[in-house]
Amino acid sequence: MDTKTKLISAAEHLFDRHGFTATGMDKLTQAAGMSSRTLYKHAGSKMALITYVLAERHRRFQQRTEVDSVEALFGALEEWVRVEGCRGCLFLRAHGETGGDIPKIADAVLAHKASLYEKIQEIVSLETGGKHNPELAEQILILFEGATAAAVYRGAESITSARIAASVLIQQARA
Amino acid sequence: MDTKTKLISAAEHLFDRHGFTATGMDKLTQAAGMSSRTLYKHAGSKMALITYVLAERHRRFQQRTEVDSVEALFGALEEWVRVEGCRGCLFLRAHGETGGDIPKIADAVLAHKASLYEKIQEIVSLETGGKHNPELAEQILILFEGATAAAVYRGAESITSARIAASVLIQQARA
DNA sequence: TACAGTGTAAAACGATCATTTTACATCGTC
DNA sequence: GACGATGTAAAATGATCGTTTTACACTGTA
Repeated sequence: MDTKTKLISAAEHLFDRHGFTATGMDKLTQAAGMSSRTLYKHAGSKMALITYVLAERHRRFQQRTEVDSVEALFGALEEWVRVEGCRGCLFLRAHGETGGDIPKIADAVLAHKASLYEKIQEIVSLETGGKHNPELAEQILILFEGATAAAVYRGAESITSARIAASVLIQQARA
Repeated sequence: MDTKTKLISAAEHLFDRHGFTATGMDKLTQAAGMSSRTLYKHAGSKMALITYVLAERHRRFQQRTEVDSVEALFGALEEWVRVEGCRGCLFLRAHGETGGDIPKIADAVLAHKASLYEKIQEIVSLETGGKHNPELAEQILILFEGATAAAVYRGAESITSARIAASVLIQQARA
């Protein structure tokens, strides 16, 4: 694995488990198995490293949510949690830690969430026979967001609950 | 207002707007209008101050959610966001910043969420004619959690969406 | 009037932080 | 075989962190 990839991967892991600010550069260099000089050559700064991590996270998230049904969307979330654990949305956590005060991070969060909402609108449209239904899409988005948050303290079963609720709402909209 | 109350109130405001770690003791003393010596006499430490803030937050949250219908529950959330803004659940944010590594904080989060879930179970039971329905309660919890999270980037309207979705689920369960 | 309680202002503490620097090793390539 | 790129190890930098300390002022009460 190439150096920068290894760095971003180690950083994502530590940021996710212990938080962004709580993770110092010494922990990062140690986990990535490289000197701080190499780390700074590749990342530039801690803030830049955070944005790299978020970009990588977004890429992987989009890849995993290439689905065309609400069932599959929540299935993808279940799979995500099974593989990566449930510590809440890393984008919202980054936003929360910085109070939305760092533009680079705030932008990354908004872009990620906008793309999620668009994806859900796409799926909802497919499910309801091509109809444009932004309100229903927002409800599914809220279930997705809520399942991610609730899974932190209630475990992966909350995703099943959300999936069932989403199915009911879709069914209701078809009638 | 007494000194400790003023301190906790100022601390809650700063923690909520800028995050826990990002808020230094100098900002806290300045905002609370007191010397660091007085702050430490009343709070003991920053970590203790955080738990005081969470306790006060929990008290106010419970007071505001003394309701007996799902409609009123989401109405209370709308009111909360209107008055206090929408920067996400402060408990989950505290949990996220510390990675769940600090027991005092992790416990406060779990207790707060457990009490929220119990409250929702109560309301759901009232709404469905005394029936015990933990699955439905979890779905409402997820909508509540999701609305709180989504409001960070989509504004207060997401709470309306969640309220409507919750009504549909309740209606469905009554049939 | 003496005193305990509660406060301020500001310096000092040691630790930790992100970042930079110095000095040196390895390796593929022209 | 010189060289530029890429790496390590480790010390130094200056800032900032949470916390403690020193020295002093005000206030109500016995």
